[in-house]
Amino acid sequence: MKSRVSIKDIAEALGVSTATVSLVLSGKAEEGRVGKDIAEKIRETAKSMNYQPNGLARSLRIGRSQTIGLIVADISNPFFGILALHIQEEAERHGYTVIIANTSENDQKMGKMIDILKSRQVDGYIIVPTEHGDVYITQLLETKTPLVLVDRYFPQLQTNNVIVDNYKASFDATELLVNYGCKRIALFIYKSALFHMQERKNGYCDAMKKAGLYSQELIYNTIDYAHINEDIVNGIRKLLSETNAVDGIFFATNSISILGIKELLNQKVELQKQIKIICFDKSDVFDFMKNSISYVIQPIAGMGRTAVNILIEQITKEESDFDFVMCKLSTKLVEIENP
Amino acid sequence: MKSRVSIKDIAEALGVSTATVSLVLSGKAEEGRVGKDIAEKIRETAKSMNYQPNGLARSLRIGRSQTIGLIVADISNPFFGILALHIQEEAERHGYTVIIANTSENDQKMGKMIDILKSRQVDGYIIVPTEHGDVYITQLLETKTPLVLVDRYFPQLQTNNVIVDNYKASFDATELLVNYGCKRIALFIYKSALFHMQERKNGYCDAMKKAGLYSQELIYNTIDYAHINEDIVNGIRKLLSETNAVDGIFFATNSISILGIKELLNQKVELQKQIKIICFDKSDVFDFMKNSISYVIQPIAGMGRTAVNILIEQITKEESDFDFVMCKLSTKLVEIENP
DNA sequence: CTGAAAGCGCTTACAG
DNA sequence: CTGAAAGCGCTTACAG
Repeated sequence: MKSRVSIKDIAEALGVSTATVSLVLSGKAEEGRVGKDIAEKIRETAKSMNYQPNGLARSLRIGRSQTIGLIVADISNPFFGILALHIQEEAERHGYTVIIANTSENDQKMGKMIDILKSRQVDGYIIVPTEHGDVYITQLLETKTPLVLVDRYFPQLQTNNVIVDNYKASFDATELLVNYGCKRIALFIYKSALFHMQERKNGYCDAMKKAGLYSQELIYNTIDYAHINEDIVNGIRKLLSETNAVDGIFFATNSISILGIKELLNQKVELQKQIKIICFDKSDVFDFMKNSISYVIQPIAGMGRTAVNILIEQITKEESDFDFVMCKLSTKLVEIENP
Repeated sequence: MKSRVSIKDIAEALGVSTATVSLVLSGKAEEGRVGKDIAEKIRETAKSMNYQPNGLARSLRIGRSQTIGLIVADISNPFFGILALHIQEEAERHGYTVIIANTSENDQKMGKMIDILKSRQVDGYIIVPTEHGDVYITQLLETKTPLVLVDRYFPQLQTNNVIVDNYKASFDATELLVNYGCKRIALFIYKSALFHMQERKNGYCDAMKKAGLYSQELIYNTIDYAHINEDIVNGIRKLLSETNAVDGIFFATNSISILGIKELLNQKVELQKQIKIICFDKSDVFDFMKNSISYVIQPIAGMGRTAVNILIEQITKEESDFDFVMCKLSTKLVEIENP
C-alpha cells in the first residue's frame, strides 16, 4: 500500500529508459541532456501517475540517507524540546530529516540508540551525551562518523561541540547574588562527572572564593537524575534546618530549579526576602510567582541551528580530515526588577 | 565512512553464500537450516568484523521500513513533548523508529511533512492534524496508508482515533465552577473548526445552559494560534472591563491557560477570590502560584501508547480491510483544596 | 540526446 | 543442509 509507482513504470508508460526518467525527475537533465519535449512529458506522467520517489532506494544507491540522528536525554523536557524543534527546522531547510532518540540519561541506552540510528544509516549525529557516554563517542570517532555534541562535551575528546560558557554564566550568576548582599549562597547541582556540570560548579566556587564566602558545606551536589525529586526535597529541608541560615541559592539546571523552588514554597519560605534565588535556564514557572526570579538564559535556537550547520558541513565535506569546531555561545543574565 | 562491512564480506571471508549469512544473522536459521558450526563461525566473524546491518537495504527489500511518522503541532509544547516521548518508547519496544515532524498548526506544512515522511517510506503515521488537514488525511486513506489520529479527529472521516472525551471533560470542568457558586463563567478557546475544540465549547455551553447561566458574550473564541499572545491579552483586558463582572474562567487549552493566567496576574487579579479558574491540561506553573488551580488532566502516556499499538496492529495486519478503532480515553478532574 | 547495464546491501523463493 | 540468482527502486558511469 506504498508508493506503488516507480521510475520504471513511468519509463515503460513512455517508452523511454529509467535513466532518462531519473535524470529529469531529479533535475539533473539541464544543458541539453534530455530533450525538452520528452522531459516535459516525463514530468506530466509522473504527476498524473502520482509518482512518489522512494528515498530508501535513493539513499541506498547514493550512500547517504539525508537523515540526522538526534540523541537527547528526554524530549519531554522543554530545554530539549525547544532544541529539537530548532534542530529539526534547520535540518529541514537543508533537506535533512531528523530521527530523535531519548537516553533518559542512561549510558547503555545511549549506546543502544546509536546502534539503532546506525542501522537506519543516519549520515551524522547530534548528541547530548550521557555521563559516561564518551566510550560510544570514541567509537563513532574511530569510524570518522560525523557528529556534533551539544550542551555537553568531553574535554579529553576531539569533537565538534556547541555549548555555552557554563563557567562564566555560573560565575556571573553567583556574583549577582553576592552583589545583592547574600553571604551564604548554596549551590544545587547534579552529582555528575559531566564537564559542563563541573564548569557550573567551578564558576560558582570561584565567585564565592573571590567574595570570601566559599564554604564546602554550601554545595548540595548529591542530586541524582534517577531520583531527583526526593534528593532535592531532602536537600532543601536540610538546608532550611541549618543554624547558620542560607540567604541565597543558585540552582544549576532547569529541572533542579523547578523542584527546588516548589519545595521552598512548600516550606513557606519567602523567596527573594528570606532567600534570594537564581536559576540556570528560564522556565515558564517564573512568570507566575509572587516574586519573580532571575535566571541565566541560553541561546537554545542558536545552539540547535549551529549544531545542524556544523554537522552538515562535515557530512558534505569531501576530505575525511576536517577541523573540529568548538562553538561556545554566550548566555544572558536576566535580572528581576526589585531584588 | 559508514558501516563498511556487508553480508557479502562475511560470506567471502568464510567461503559461504550470502544467503547463509543472512539467514544466520537474522535468526532464521533454526531447525537445521544451517549447520551449527558454520552458524557459529558466521556469528563470530560478524562480530569480529564489526558488522552492522544496513537497515535501508533491508527495508527496501522487504518493503517495510519499521519506521513511524509522527506529526504534531509543535514538539516544544510540553503536551506534544510528553506525547512524543511515550510514542517513541512504545514504538521502540516494538522495534520501530519514529520520525517527528512539526506543523506549527499550518495546513500546508502538514501536507509537506506527509510528503517528506512518505518519501522516507514510513510504514504508517500518527498525526495530530491541523485545522484543515482533512484533505491530506483523505489522500492517505485513499491509498490505505495505516494511520492514527491523536488528540483531534474529523468526525466525517473514517479513521483510527485516540482522543479524550472533550465534551464531558469540559462539561464537568464548567460544572465545577458552577458548583463553586460562579455566576458569570467565561470560556477562552481557540478560533478553530477542529472538532475537539467544538466539543470543548459544547461541553461548556451545555453546562452553562443547564445551570441557566449561558450567555453568548461570555465566550471568548477569537484566539488565533498565530498571535495567541496578543489575542489573549486583549481578551483578558476586555473581560476585566465588563461592567457585569466575570467571576469564573475556563481556559480550554494549556497554552491558553498559561498566557491567560499570566495576564490576569499582570492585571493584579486575585485568582480564586475575584475570579475562579479551571484549565484544560496540567502545567508545572500551577504548583507555583499563591492560589493553586484546578485542571483537567489527560492520560497522555496512555494516548501515546495506544496510538502506537493501534498503528502497528494495522501495519502488520494481513488483510487490507480492517475496522477503524475509535479509542476515547477519559480525563480526570483535579480539584484544588480550598476553592 | 538517449539506452543498456551495473550495483547499493539486503532477503527469499528455487533448485539441488 | 547450502548456493546461485533475482529483485526491491533508485543513480550513474559507459557506450553510442
